[in-house]
Amino acid sequence: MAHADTDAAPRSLCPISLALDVVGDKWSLLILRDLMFAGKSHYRELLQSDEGISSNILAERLKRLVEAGLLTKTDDPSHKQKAIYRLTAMGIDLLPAIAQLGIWGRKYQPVTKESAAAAAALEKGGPELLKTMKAELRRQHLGKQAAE
Amino acid sequence: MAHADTDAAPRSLCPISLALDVVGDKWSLLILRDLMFAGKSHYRELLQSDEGISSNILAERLKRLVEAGLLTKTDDPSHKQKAIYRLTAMGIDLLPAIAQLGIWGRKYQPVTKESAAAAAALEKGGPELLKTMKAELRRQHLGKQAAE
DNA sequence: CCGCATCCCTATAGATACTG
DNA sequence: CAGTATCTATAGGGATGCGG
Repeated sequence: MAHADTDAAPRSLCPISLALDVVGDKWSLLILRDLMFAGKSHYRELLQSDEGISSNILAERLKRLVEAGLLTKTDDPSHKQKAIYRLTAMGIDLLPAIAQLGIWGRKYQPVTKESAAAAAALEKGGPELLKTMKAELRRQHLGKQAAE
Repeated sequence: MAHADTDAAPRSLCPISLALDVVGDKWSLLILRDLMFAGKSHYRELLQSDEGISSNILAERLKRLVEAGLLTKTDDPSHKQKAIYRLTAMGIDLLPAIAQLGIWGRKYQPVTKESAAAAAALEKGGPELLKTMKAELRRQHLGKQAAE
């Protein structure tokens, strides 16, 4: 069983450290990336990321992220089987951090042309573009459920 | 022995994923934080972080970060014993990402007043303040060695 | 002392196979 | 399809050793 305790005692009270206690692992930010940029919302879609996350890890991370308040999990009204994972406002607010990591990655790590283009646009667009993207994410993920 | 391979095959070509391959572990960003915000530069100082990193882990991460090009290691001219770790331009360019994580942490995780103040200043200051801080870091870390 | 390197041992991450 | 069970690999804590 071994339930994942979301609050396993913070390492320190530094905000950066606290943030890393939540998303400072190998996969969480990539899951959020797929929800933000790839428009994914189902377990199966998230399982098919390029990086190849394992099913148990994905399940555990999704649970953690829901418990931490970054995601919501609701039943798909059409297909009873599927669950829909959506970002909360708290999750959407990680967009700037993730975007900055992308900008850095594009600048210093060898990368394909296409992914470079997106990151370049982000860097040039700056805060304006981020605002636009956050507004879009809010519509998609928070849309019909208003608060929370 | 088991030398730390810096290039253990990227998980994907996504810039975000590539960035996380370098600094997406539990400690690297905290080490960079201490170099950026706490003005630390010696092994000893880094060992004394609030989060309590182990000596072997710190040594390994420092080596990794030097090999990855985020840090330089030079001998302290005064004390022959001590080594000095400095940020490279590549390391300094992670400031925005780290700052964004701090802003998020302050906003969504319970935090002390003092650490909140710094993060609040960062959020209000925005890109302007980041520019100032980066310039300062460049003077401190790249100062006398110009290029890299 | 300082900066690590090495061992040992535990905890957690993660791959694979399987189940409702 | 969405997870769970099982097993293995790796990360990491703590103590200690060791050259400079």
